Amino acid sequence: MSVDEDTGASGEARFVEELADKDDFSQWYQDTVRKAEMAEDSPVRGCMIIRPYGYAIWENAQRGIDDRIKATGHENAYFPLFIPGSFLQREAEHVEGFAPEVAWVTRAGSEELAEPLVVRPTSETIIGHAYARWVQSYRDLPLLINQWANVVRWEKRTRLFLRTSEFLWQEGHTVHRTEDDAERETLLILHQVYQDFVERELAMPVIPGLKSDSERFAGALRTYTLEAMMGDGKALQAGTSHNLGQNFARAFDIKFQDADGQVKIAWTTSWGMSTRIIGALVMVHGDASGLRLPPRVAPTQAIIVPIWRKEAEREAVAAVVAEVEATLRAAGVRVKADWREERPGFKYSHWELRGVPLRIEIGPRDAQKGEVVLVPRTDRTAKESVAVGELGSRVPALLDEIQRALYDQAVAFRASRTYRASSFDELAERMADREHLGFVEAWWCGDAACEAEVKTRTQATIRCLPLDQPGGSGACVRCGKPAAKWAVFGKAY
RNA sequence: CGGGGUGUAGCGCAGUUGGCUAGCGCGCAGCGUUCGGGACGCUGAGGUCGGAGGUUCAAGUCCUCUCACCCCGACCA
Repeated sequence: MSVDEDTGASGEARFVEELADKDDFSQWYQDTVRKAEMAEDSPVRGCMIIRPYGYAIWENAQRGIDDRIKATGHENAYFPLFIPGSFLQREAEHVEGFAPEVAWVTRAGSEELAEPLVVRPTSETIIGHAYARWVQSYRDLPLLINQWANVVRWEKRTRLFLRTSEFLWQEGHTVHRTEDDAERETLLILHQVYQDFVERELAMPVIPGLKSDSERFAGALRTYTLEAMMGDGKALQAGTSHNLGQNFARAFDIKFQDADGQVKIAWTTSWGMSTRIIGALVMVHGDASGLRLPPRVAPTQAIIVPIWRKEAEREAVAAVVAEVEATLRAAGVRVKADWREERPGFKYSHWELRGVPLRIEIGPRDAQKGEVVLVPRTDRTAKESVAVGELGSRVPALLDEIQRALYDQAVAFRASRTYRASSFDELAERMADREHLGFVEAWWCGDAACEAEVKTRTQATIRCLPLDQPGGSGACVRCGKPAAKWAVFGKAY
C-alpha cells in the first residue's frame, strides 16, 4: 500500500483510498490509530501518547469495567508504583517471568538507592505484602480489591495500544478462605466482569478458556483468558483472570486463623484488563474507512452534520439542529453538531474515520419537512428519514441495532475463520494461509512437547482450552495419541 | 535482541556522479468563490536535512558512532 505519494485529494481523503486496500493489516492498524487521533508514539521508546479521542474511549471502557467490578462486590484502592526489588524475588516463577522486562530505579537525584526499586510490571507482590498484615482472621475474607493503574513492562517490540512499554489497566487482587472460593472468584471475574463487558460493551465476541501451562501467568495455578479474533484472523487475549492458588500467599505470608482455630494459608487471585482492548476494538470492527465504534463506548454516538448554503438556510437548519440536540441529550444520547466551515462530504469521512456510529444529516430540505436523515456507520446505504419528534425513541433504538450489528458481524467473521483440524498437516496448512488465517480447533493430548512442536513449526499457539468443551475424546492433532482436551490454536498478537 | 528497511516543514515524499538563497503535494493562515459524499483560486507562514563526530575548498548527499521508528523473527497483557 502506498502512502500519500501522489497529489490531489486531501490527506484524509487519500487515507480512505489507502484503507480500501486493506491488505496490509498492520499498516492499516497503525494508520487508523494515528489518523483517528487516538494515540501516537512518544519520544520514549515504546511509550505512547493517548490523545483525547483515544482516552475518551478508554474512559468509557473503564466505566463499563469498573461498574461491573463494583457490582460484583469489589472496592478500589491504590498501591505504589515502586516496589522493593527484593519483593519480586519471593515468588520463583514470578520473578523468572517478569525479570526480563522490568524497569529499575537505582538512583534518586544524585543518591544511589540502598535497595533498588522496580517500577511495577504488575502488583501481586506489593499488594501481597500489604494483605499479609490486613488478613488475620477468616472473618477478614474474602478481601476483594481492585486498582486502576499504569504498569511498565520493557517490551522489545511495541505497538500502539497492543503492546506498549507503559500501559494503563485495572488489576484486581483478592484473598479467599478456600480453594473453591478462589476458583469461583476467578471465574466470576472472567464471565461476569470481563466477558460481559467485552461482549456487551465492545461488541466483541470472545472465547473464555483456560491457558495451557506454557501460557500461564508467572506464578499462577491456573490462568483463564478471553480470546478474541482480530480482523486479520489473529488472536488477541482480551483479558485474564488468574487463580494464584497459595503461591503468592505462601511467598508473602498471607495467613489467617480459620473458624476451627487452625492458622491456614490463604488463596488468592488476580485479574486484569488493559488499554490493549482499545487496540482490539480497532482491529475487530474497523473497516476501509477507519474505525467503527460500538455505540456503548463511542465518545460521540451521533454526529450532526448541518448542511446549508445561504444564511437563511443556515438559520433554519440551526433551529432544527438545536432541537435535535436537545431531544437526543434528553434521551441520553451523546450527540455533537459539526458546525465547522467545511463541506458536508469532508465531515462525513472525518467522522467515519473516527468511527462515530450514527450520522445525522440536516439540510434545508429536511428542515422544511421537520425531518433528519440518519446514516448508520455500519451501513452507509441504509439512510432513513425520520421526523424530529420521533428521534428520542428512534435514535436510541438505532444505536442498539448498530451495537448488535457490530457484534453479529464479528461473530460471523470469526465463524468464517474458525476451522477444525484432525491432523498436523491440516493445522499447519491453515496457519500458513495468510489470506484466511483464523482459529483452528483440534484435540490436544495435553503434552507440552506437542504444543511446543506446533509452535515451532507453525507459529501458532494454543490460545486456550475453551471452557465449553465438546466432551469425549479424540486423537491429538500433533502426536495422534488419545486426547481429552479440545483446544483453540491461533497466531497471537 | 537477531535479520531487513526508513529518518529532509505538522503529515507524505523528491533531492541526479558531494557544488549557488533545499524543492513538491497535503495540511496550516488570510481573502474570495463554493457547499446533500472528501471543492477551488489567489496570497502567505513554516525545514538547516534524527543526533554527535569525521573526510572535504564544499556534506541532505561520503565515512564512523548513536538514537528513533517500521516490517519479519524470538519474548510478552
